[in-house]
Amino acid sequence: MNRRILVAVAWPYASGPRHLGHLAGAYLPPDIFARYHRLAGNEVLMVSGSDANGTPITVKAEELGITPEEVVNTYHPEFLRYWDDLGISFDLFTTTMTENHHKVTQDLFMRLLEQGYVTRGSSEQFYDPEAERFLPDRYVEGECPHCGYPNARGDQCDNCGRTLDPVDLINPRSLLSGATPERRTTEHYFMDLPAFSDRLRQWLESKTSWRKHVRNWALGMVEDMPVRAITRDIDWGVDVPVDDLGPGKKIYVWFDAVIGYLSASIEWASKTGDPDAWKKWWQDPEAESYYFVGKDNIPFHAVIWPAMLMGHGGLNLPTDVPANQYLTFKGDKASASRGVGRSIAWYTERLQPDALRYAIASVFPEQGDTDFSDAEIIRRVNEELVATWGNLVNRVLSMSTRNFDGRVPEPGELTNEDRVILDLGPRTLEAVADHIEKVELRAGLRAAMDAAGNVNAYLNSTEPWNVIKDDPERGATILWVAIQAIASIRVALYPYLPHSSVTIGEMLGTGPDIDAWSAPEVPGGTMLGDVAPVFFKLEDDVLDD
RNA sequence: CGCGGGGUGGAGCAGUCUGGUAGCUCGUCGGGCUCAUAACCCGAAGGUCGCGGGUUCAAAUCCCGCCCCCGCUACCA
Repeated sequence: MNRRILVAVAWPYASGPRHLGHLAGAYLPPDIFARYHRLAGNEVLMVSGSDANGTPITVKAEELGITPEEVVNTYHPEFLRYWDDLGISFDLFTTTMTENHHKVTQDLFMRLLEQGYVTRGSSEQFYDPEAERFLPDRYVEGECPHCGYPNARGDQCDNCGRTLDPVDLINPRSLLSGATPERRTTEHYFMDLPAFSDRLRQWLESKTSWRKHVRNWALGMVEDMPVRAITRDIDWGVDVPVDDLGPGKKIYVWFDAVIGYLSASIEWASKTGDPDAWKKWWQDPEAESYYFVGKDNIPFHAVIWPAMLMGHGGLNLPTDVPANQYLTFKGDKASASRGVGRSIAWYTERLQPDALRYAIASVFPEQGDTDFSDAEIIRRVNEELVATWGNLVNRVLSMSTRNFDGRVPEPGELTNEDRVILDLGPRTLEAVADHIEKVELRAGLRAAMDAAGNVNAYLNSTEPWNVIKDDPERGATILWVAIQAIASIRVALYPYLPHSSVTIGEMLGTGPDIDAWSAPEVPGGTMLGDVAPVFFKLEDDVLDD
């Protein structure tokens, strides 16, 4: 009955602040999923870390005139602050700079090499004769062959948006030295992805419950897979564990980043004092694994990483890759690479953590891109979270405190209407669980909020504030029923709103923690805590600069 | 060019696989209530479901063509 669930979270590049788009795409969903499963009694391991390698990091380092390591050491702590502020409950959030990660990556590389899935080959690339090194595409600039824009990068022209091959640039020059680069042959290692085509196709076809865009996209990709280079001419990254390539070569980021899930699990295990503990999530075929990523990461998690795992053997393939699409802001992708949107920290400084969690979770882009705005955040918080849920808690507990001596009233005889609301708790928990199991997180939140609406309707219909005046016992029963419902809805909302769950637990007198995914009972006579509004209503201008 | 996703009342979304009175949250308008954070509840108006054609007794849903948006294809997560 007790399941083991690996919650694998996309590794953010430590090249700059992260934004609400990242939060909605990859970081908040796994936390909700993990919190639910822990309460449901399952053993969850949730890992991720800062991706320290890759071109974005080295580019940033050169821009700032510092080392890549210093770049990572700037942003990694910032990421940790996001998780802390928002309550993203990682078991471990590490980095790819650890000795452990380098070793695990090299081991996997060697294993694939021995199996013949990694092979040596050569390709032609630009070489800077002054800097004496090969140049990544984006280190070459020149005139765009399509539109004539003079500062087109090797991979893409920023003016006309066309994709380029650096060798097509007119008058190319090296960004490092300004020298004219020359074409030279360079040796690299390649991953034989086509060798896995059939197995991948078969495996993907069996995944009928995956999101449509994830499965179809991956299946399409499997049809025509290249042999991909997995090493690069750079000097920052994981060393190639065989030295016959010569100096200046590293394993490239797309290969080592996905290995992070495994290396982080191993690091976590060794920190707990049971170095083999990771195997329960990776080697037991009964264990499940969910990879939470943005849609641009689908190829790596639904195709390339599974191929690497197949090549290695003995490790579990992903159970699901519930990739989200993009949260857009007035049509702009909320992405660091385009420089739009604000950092997560900017928002956490201005909003209660659960308010932000609520607003984001209610618009998770699970099916298609979803447009979002500051006005929408304020609206969601004020009109839904505060008005429906916060107010329900407040109105019921205020009435109880005032009329029943600060205690949960004792119930009398129950009407049918009462029983419907009492039954609402278990039914809501079941409905929310059902949605979360299928990673329909937005629908799960909706189901919980609908229950809160039902309790509000129940109160309007039963009017305890009037009934109390001439039939206190009946009034007590109504409030007791409402309190039971609130206690259950609090559990149902816990994965989404863990911070306010603590506050509400204290108000209910049942304590800050929740033990299980089940409807609790709050006995009559329980001492209520101090009652105060749980969520603040937001002013129209809180998110203005 | 190719591949994947999307185009549903004012806003944001579900429904499309398994055709059969178009649903949710919010907004708007009207009403009720007054315990509660001007919060809560009820009702109404508002949509030729991107466009054109086809199949069918019946299409948002299936088929064909086209248009628009996003992503990937590319060392930008």
